Amino acid sequence: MTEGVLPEAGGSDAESAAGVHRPRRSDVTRAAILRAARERFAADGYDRATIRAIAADARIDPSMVIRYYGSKEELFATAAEFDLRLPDLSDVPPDRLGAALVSYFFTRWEEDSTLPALLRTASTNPSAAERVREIFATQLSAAVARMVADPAEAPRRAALVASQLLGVALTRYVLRLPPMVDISPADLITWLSPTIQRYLRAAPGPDRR
Amino acid sequence: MTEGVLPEAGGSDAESAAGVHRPRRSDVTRAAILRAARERFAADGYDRATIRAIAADARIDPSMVIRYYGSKEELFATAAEFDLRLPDLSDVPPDRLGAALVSYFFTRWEEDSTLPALLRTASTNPSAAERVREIFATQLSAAVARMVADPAEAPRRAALVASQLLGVALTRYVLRLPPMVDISPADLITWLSPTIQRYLRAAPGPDRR
DNA sequence: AGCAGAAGTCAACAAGCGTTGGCATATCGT
DNA sequence: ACGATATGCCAACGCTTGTTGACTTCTGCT
Repeated sequence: MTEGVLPEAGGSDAESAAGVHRPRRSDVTRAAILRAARERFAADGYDRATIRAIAADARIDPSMVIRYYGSKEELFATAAEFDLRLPDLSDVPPDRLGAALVSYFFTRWEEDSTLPALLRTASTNPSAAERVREIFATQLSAAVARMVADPAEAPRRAALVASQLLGVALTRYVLRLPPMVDISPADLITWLSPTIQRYLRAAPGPDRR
Repeated sequence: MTEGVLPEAGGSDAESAAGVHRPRRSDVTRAAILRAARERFAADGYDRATIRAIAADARIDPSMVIRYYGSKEELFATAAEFDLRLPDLSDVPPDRLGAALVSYFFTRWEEDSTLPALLRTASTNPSAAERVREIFATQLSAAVARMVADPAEAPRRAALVASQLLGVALTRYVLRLPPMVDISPADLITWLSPTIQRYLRAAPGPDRR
């Protein structure tokens, strides 16, 4: 790589770094690039989000992007770092897990559009899709494993949960289907919670009532 | 546009045309282009699917693609034409609508990958997203309106149905989350049917059992 | 047979892309 | 104050893209 040119290319997190090392003067630029990159990748996807456009948003030269992040692919990898930050739900009574999970995801999405962005990009970019699979496997699947009765069922139940939650993210934030956009978060939570609850806890098969 | 160059640019459907006009000698080529385009758009999305690659698949010159379809955008518009072909479900008893709809969608997806393709592309291409919204509004929403009790609730219920069904298509065919890929269609139908059934018919709010 | 037009090939274009290296400027330790 | 080095801009590269126009080959009609 071109690692040798950079003073410390493998450096840690940039934004508001609690300085393990002394903060560099260029940190604000790095952060500006990353912020612009996140926005562009979110709005346009990997291919249409050009380095030149990202640089223009950050008001610096395109070459700086490469110098600080090595390549477009590496920039994307950094921009697409994403932690679901799933809270500890071990105190939640089992019959409220669905509602807790759904409402958590909503508050998360409304404040941080990285996941919809990742979703948008993952549809066409293989490494972004791989990233989503990673997040699913290491974060969601692990959390779900702590919620279900039979651990062997965890991956399948996690996948079902993901299908509904990502489906909402897709139709609401990416495709923007009008009725899905218009529905209030509260109503949506009311509708979705029983679904997630069933995927997490119910015995397989159609539920009778 | 360049319409004047073409003998009959605004022509009708190409593949196995039940000749309203006399079939042209080039119809097989047109069909080959369209088939290759569908595959490429499906596999790579709009941006990465290049005209050159499509032409190579169809074993013709890239310029032919333009001559027959005008531009990449128009080619995509033609390739992304998609009819859900929702069957008449008026004979299905109301408490089986969910199961009927879910299993229909599965058989549809397994035989024709156009919808996952459209989904992949819609994430980054605005006109593809618009196409999905159209399909939703004119086809799914209309069908759902015939299934629900209160017509005023139809768009909202249709959106919920779409969120779950498209979520499955996304996780299974586009993102390819391993547990979602591995699950058998029969099991998946068993899990999803109650969800769709509830979105179609149930009173809002958490279901008690 | 000869011709009109359709079908297809070829080479090139302008534009945009990611990326690179060279050069100017600013900052900081000494 | 000075040199080292980090930071930034500029111009250019090699490449790929969609698209175009001129040219050749094939086909079917009279």
